[in-house]
Amino acid sequence: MAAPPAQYAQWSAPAPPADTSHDEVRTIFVLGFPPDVKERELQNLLRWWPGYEASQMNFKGDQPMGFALFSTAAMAMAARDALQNLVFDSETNSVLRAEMAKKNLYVKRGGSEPATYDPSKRMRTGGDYSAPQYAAPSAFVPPAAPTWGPQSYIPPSAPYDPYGGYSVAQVPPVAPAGYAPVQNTKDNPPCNTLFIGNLGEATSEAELRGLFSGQPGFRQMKVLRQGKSTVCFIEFGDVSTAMSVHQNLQGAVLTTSDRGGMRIQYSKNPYGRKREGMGTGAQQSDGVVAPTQASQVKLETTPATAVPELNGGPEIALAPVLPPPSSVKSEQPQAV
DNA sequence: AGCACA
Repeated sequence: MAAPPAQYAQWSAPAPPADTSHDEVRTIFVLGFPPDVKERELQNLLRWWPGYEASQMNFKGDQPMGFALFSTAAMAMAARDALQNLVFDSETNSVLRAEMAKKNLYVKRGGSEPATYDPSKRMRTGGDYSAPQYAAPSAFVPPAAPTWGPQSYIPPSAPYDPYGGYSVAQVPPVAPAGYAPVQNTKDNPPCNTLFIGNLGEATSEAELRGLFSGQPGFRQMKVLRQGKSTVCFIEFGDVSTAMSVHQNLQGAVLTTSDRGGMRIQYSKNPYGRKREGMGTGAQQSDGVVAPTQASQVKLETTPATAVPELNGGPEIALAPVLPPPSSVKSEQPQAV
């Protein structure tokens, strides 16, 4: 009766393999926040990132300065690059600048939590997302933080590697550096496959995969180089998840984007539309397609079904990180 | 603007 389950000991005392022994700087320094930024906003922005250990806002200077500690220098650098040029608040025109810090963030026992927070509780580490505190994990899908978290994440039992425990087939998560208005809104009828255009010449498959593969409903993607322009096809499990991403990542800017935001359109030739031996093939017109898709097509008339879930509850603090696209891109006329 | 693969 007194035997404590061994696996619990692992959870309560993660004892990260080789973190504090390094002298190397594994802290990032972030500027560009609006003056009214909250400590919690920084934490919520970063806590999903692999290797995140703690963060702190410093308000003593002219402008708020953010510091965030990661498990390794490589993880810190990955986070730094992902935060670079992130549009933190498009209303105040806040664009983040991130660098490696001069020295590591000093974390006292209570971590970055305010004094009012239960001091006996461990500082939030990368392992805490297994116990969501606000809402179901699936409700947390801010555009700035694609869903690399809950469903695909590997708990801290994994030995650390440069990618923070991601399996080899996967790729480090990528957050948009920001959003830019899309030029041409001509599009095809909604389907389960997205066509991504207006990508930079240097955009890599890994970068695209890092952005899209964590999105809800993601199935597969294919990158195509066409001389100067790179395009990409992404299949989703159904039309509504494709619609969510079409909406949420429209105009997303990657670090390699050199011509504005990506253009997301529905594919002219979606995955799974053509099957061998479908006989008559009397469907390609425009209205109805295959019987299996007919029910999904209904969803197109009520796109609202896809959006509210992503907006989460009113008390979710992640919303301000990047305003919901519905209020920024769709409803807003082209303000430059 | 550029729509492949099954």
